[in-house]
Amino acid sequence: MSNLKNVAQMAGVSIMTVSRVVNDNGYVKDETREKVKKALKQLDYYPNNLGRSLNQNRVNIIAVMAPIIAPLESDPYYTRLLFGIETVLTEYSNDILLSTQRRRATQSRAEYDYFRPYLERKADGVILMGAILSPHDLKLLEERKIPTCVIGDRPESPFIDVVDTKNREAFLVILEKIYEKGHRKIAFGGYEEHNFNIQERFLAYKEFLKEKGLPYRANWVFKSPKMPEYRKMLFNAFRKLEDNPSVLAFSTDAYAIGFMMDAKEAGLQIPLSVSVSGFDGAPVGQFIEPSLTTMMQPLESMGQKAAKLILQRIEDPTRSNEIALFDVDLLMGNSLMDL
Amino acid sequence: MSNLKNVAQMAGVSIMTVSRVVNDNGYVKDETREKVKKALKQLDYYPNNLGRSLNQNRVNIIAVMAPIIAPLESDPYYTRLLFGIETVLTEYSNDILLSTQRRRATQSRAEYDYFRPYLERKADGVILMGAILSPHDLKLLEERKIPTCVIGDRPESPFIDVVDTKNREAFLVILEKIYEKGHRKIAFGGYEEHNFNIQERFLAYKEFLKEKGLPYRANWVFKSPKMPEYRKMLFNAFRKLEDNPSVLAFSTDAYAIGFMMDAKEAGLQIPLSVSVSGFDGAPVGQFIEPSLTTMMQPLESMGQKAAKLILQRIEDPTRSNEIALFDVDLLMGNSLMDL
DNA sequence: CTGAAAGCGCTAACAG
DNA sequence: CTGTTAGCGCTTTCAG
Repeated sequence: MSNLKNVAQMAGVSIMTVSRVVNDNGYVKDETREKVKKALKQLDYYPNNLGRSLNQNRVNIIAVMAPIIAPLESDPYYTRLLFGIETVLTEYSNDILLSTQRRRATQSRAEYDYFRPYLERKADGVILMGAILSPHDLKLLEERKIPTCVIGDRPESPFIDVVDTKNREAFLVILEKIYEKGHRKIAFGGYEEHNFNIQERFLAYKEFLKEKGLPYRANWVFKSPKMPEYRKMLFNAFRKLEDNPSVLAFSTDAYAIGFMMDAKEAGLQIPLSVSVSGFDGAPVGQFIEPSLTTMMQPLESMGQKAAKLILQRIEDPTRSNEIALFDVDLLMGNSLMDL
Repeated sequence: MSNLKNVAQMAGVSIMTVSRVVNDNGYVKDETREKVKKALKQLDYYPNNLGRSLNQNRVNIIAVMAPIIAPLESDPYYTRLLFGIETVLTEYSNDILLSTQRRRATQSRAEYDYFRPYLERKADGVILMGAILSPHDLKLLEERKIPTCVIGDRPESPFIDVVDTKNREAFLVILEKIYEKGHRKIAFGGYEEHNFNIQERFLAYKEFLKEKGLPYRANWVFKSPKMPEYRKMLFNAFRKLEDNPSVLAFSTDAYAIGFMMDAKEAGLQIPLSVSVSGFDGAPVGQFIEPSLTTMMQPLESMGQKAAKLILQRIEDPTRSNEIALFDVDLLMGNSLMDL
């Protein structure tokens, strides 16, 4: 592997001159530059990032943390975000270190895991997808001024940039559409306690019921303790009901589609027996029969925004934070019936 | 950010002693060790990989190259591989640098792009998914002994480890099933010239026809110049046929599903009008109606194997290469009809 | 316009 | 058992 020294020797100059040519800064005589360029080419020189990074304290790598990679498979939520992130980072010559929070359980310093790539200087900043930050995480992040951007949660910290969806507004939109179609017995599916997005959607649901003068019924709120392992529990709870809702408004497409598959297996017709709506805009929703009525999140744009924010924050770790909230479009499918 | 020096000062020892404690090698008196550990904790020390890497020439990062990230979305082929890769790399404390070959077009040193992360010392080795290596790439890789593992292609080099599917055997299996169902007019869909896997499947198709004494018909081989943009061309070519096949055996699920969507839009019933089979085992194939008959690739295991191979090769860049070929299972759906 | 010196954080090799 | 020295490849700073 050739380095500055080799090139410098071959060109008969000092390593500083070569460095200047490589980075195209400082003054170098044209003649010298040509000599150096020739040597660079001949030795097929590639700058070694390690040396550079060590004294610039910048590695040009951004860590992207996903809960685990498995869900990428059935639910491309993270993948689509990643695609947006990648577009922008590539443009600015940064690479992606894709990581999961899996080690958390096995390491002694449990809480630090979100930031491990940064702390080890493998990354200049962190984009967190689907993370739940503990107070301890927040403290660490603020103390060390770790450049952080969170997608899909709203941590309370003046140093964290946030990219998220206008959950409340969007969920009201789809509920309004459901109402418009004549539905009055509206259930909520896919409740989760610790997921900020789902909580917001759930609040919108309750708000909507109140606004329309519809009763809130606790047994019309369906959760599954752990997706996808216990998915069937949700369906079973639904089947046990005596007074059935006419529509299930799910918190995410993943829940909606899971329910539809269970229903199909059980011989329950959708939307004839019960209508269904989702939230996310996963492509698979348009493949299935009936196609899913859902809210389409602009995940690519959201990923792009996150990448831009993290790069800005790395430039200036103390600038005040930005909270970028995105609009969501209604995507009509056949899973929602006129009553 | 604390470093060895800080810790050493606080503990009243030399940085070497601290280094020994951190890496748990060499002899350190218990008493001293305790002192150091206390200081480490108090300063919340994290080893800086840059310093370490610079003199060990090892960064504990593996680059994973995908063609682009976009296809991850509709076709989780790469995502599932990635999941397998991640499992193993995490186990061995390596991180993933996820990259695309996109820069290739925009850089002057076009051919080097697969290896850029390695050449810049951002990674210790490279796993290539969906890559097509030019002779120039091969030369570079051999000269520089770049640890490389290729998934889904069979480059001719004694230094490259390969993970792939037994395409021929697998495609014969699905063709045999098609034959068993009574089909004799069998077409091949989703032909691509430069894709090794598809070529192998296509060869198996021709071999099968010959073996069964069925005629090969060039207009029963359908390709689409560029997926997904020109997907419709494939469907249109099919519609224009006078003598229709009874079944389309597609080279990949992506092609099969694309065709099925076009068919649905055009009001063509599947499998009534024509049966369809795929290859890959994409989850979405089981969501759609009719569900897709296909071959299930063990992508997770393949990813795991690739990760193990690359780690081994980094240990010993000159060891002879391994070609790991995986079996594929038949997955019966409703897209294939009895005749 | 070019070069010499120092140092980023760490570890290998050697000395005590 | 512990410390000193040198150096990984690069850039920043300062001197010429």
